Amino acid sequence: MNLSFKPAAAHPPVPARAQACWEEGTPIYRAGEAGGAWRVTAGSVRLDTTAGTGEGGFASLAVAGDIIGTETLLFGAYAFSAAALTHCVLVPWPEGVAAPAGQALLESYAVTQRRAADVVALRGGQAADRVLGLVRLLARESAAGLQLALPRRQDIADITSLRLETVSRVLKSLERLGGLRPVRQPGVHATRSFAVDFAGLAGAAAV
Amino acid sequence: MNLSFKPAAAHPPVPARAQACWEEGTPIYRAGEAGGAWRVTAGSVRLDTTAGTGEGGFASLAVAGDIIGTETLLFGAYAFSAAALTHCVLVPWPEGVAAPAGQALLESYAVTQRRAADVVALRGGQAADRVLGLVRLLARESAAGLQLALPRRQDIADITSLRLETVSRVLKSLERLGGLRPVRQPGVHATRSFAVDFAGLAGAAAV
DNA sequence: CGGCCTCTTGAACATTCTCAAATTCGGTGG
DNA sequence: CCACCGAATTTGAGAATGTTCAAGAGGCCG
Repeated sequence: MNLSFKPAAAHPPVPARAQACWEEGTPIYRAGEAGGAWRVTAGSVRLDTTAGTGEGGFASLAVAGDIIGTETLLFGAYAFSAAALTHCVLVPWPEGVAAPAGQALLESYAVTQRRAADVVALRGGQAADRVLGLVRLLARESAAGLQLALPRRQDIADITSLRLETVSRVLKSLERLGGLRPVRQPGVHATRSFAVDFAGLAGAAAV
Repeated sequence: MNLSFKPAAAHPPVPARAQACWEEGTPIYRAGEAGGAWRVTAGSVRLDTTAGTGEGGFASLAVAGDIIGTETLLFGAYAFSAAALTHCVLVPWPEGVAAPAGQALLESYAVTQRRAADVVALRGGQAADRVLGLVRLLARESAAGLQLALPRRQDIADITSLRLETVSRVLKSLERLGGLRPVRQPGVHATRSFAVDFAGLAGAAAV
């Protein structure tokens, strides 16, 4: 396992805790393993029904703020496998001692259901709309406007139930239409970091 | 609203309670309304993000045993709309007084996540496999073997992200290959009640 | 520089969609 | 019981979208 512990993250002032980072594409945990729940602080995570990292078992998606692995509170083991879609940071959950267990659990439950509905929506309609939907889910505000860290093409394909080639065509087309602009980020593959122009995206969606 | 109250159900000996039945196709509740959670005792329910009954907003599916509307425990109002896919029976949840709230909630959470993964799987792959997947989810044991109460073709189409015509073709093909045999049920449309032959279905899947 | 992985692109092909029409089912009224 | 109506389903043929297979280009890291 290549998880690296850091006392504190770069941008958000997170208190020093048992926080862990994963590089893009690496497994976080596997179905059946013992472990606890996590909150995704940054990045995005895919959940799979099968033990393996990829293939046909895509089940759900978690983005910054989402909580994963709550089934361990019931079973003591993970029901799904998790893998990093992008560089991501996780902290154990529940955090601290303050949160009333029931309330926090209900909140997580509600977010999970909403996210599941998002994922379902990502798998219907035209190819361009699906990819665009994922872009909207993953785009995040920053000082320099909307930043986007995309997963690999194959992961996008698994999420949207498209083929990697189709995803590539759609993204390249969005880029040509001006909705996405490649941005170089140290340590991130050149094809996965973009600045998002929502006006451009809307135009692209209309086409 | 055409909900009819019954003191007790036919087959399962459910204790007399505020149990309610809905006919196929009727709305159960709408997003934004106040209300409580329910356990689906029999039949199947669709959840939609949009307020309306149908169209593009399909979000999730609930079958017998599943719990819906838990978000009301947090928000006091429904986050999704629910409609009956088949004739269905619901009882308020949590039931009784015995169940430890936290534990019961965790169980519902786990089931919901699993079901969401099922739904995601229903929206990927070939048309025949998607419909077959839904058939497997909805088929239920009975004295006379596996019985199946299907939703309307349009609902199946919404769930699987196919078109109603495609669903019709797949089901007719399964029927011709012997995987499904129409069974007349009083009060159920002739095209929606089947006996399932899993061997036949497996054969059909292979074709 | 070279190897490896990921992404892009092209062209033929398959599946599914679309549109349109017939058919069946369930219920109603004569 | 039969004719009729509206809703749901079935079926057909052509068009569109996405897939498949194959090659090549680009990026990352030693």
